[in-house]
Amino acid sequence: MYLCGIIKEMFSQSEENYLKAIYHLEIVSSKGVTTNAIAKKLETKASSVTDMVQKLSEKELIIYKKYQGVTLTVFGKKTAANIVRKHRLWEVFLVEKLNFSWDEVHDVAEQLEHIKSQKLIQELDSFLGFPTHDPHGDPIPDDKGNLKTIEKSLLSTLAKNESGICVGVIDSSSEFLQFLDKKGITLGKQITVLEKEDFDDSVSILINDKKLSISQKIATNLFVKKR
Amino acid sequence: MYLCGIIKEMFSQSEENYLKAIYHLEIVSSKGVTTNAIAKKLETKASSVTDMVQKLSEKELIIYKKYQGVTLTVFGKKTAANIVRKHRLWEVFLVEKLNFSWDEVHDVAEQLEHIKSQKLIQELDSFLGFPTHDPHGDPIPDDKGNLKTIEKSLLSTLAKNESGICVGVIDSSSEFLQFLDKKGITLGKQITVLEKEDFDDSVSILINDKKLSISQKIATNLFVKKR
DNA sequence: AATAATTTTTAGTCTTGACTAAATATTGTT
DNA sequence: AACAATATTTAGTCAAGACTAAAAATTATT
Ligand SMILES: [Mn+2]
Ligand SMILES: [Mn+2]
Ligand SMILES: [Mn+2]
Ligand SMILES: [Mn+2]
Repeated sequence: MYLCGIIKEMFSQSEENYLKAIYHLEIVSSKGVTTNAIAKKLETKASSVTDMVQKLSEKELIIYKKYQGVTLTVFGKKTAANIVRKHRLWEVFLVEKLNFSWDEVHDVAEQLEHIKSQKLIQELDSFLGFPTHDPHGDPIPDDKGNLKTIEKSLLSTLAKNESGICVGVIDSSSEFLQFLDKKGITLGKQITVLEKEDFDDSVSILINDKKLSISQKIATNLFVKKR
Repeated sequence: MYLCGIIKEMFSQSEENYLKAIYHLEIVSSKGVTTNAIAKKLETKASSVTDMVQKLSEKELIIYKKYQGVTLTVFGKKTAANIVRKHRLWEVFLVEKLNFSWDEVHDVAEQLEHIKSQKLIQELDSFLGFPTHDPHGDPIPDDKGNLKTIEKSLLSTLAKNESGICVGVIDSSSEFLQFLDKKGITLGKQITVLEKEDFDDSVSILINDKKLSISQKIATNLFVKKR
């Protein structure tokens, strides 16, 4: 009894989750992505990763040599980017059309990203007005898998009296996002650095015409676009 | 009092597909649903059905006694209705918002119906304006699992000179639906029976101000609301 | 360079959900 | 009632994808 015998290349939900994890890890690591890194990201065991990595390698989605970590092939990268594309488009849908807040979308998008339908994703993109970024400020890959990366800087890198527009987050856990909401920090807001404290790396900022003290942890998880 | 009503139980995609199949079969059969009937509907083997049916019985979703067929429990029926609800709401979404035609929605809805999120389905319902029927004229269960069934009759049961509004189909395969499209037969259209042929049970109808000859097969797969 | 610590892989097991083939129960027909 | 046909269940396999424990390779430390 097989479901989904329709589309050309079909990967399981599990395979897709691995691909996506490797894709994200590759962006930051720039070297081969290690077994342990994948295991940590997916909250699974290293031995399970080894199994899956061998399978993905068979399918020519990744390059894998024992003990050497993995790299996405062009095909694998394109496939992964498409999953990320779907994830982020669905996040936009949930926020823009279904009144979800930015801290509620992740788990649902994690499921929706695996729906197989070329037409669905094309039409969704069009329905949403071809958005370029998701609710967390992350760029949405185009239908060829290309990412248009904008220059953005961590808030912690701004100097005193510099200012920028809030354009993204690193940590998109609902705890962090709700914390930002509570502080009135949302995408699009202007932030000006009033003071930088050396002893704890906290930052004093101006936002919403109010002065706010921001811990180092927050400042290193918030992206701004300098101006 | 235990947590039964409180904890949201989660079922696998496969379990949900079985539940839905049994739900649909129960509507027409009114007796216990047989192993073979389920196997046929899901295009699987009877032995696989027996396995799953034993599991669903363990979970108190169905009543099962060996060789006796199965019946949904109240809990099982509610669960199944909720899956049907999601399926049909997604079908409406695809047609109303994403330019799908009624013959293209089924496979995608088959996947979307398994997405787990209470909020998602509530918001979707509201976003769609609380639709009562899906694109094939099938009623959408409410959030308690209740079906509001309207009276409708097969086109084949209309007498000469009777007329009705086209409100649904039995067969919703894309072949049949595309055939209806080609003939200009869509939901909401008025149909008047001009002539009934005894020798082949075909029907001559008036639709879109044009006379059309309809085979018996079509006439027994089209629902109309008499007027 | 040798040893210790860490990472990664292998071997073996488990669960889910499918399958085939064989056994058993039910139903239909003479 | 006996037998044949059909339906259903059981027993035994298999693949995917997880796990644990143990082995092997790599990396770090003395
Ligand atoms: Mn996912
Ligand atoms: Mn996001
Ligand atoms: Mn389904
Ligand atoms: Mn439908």
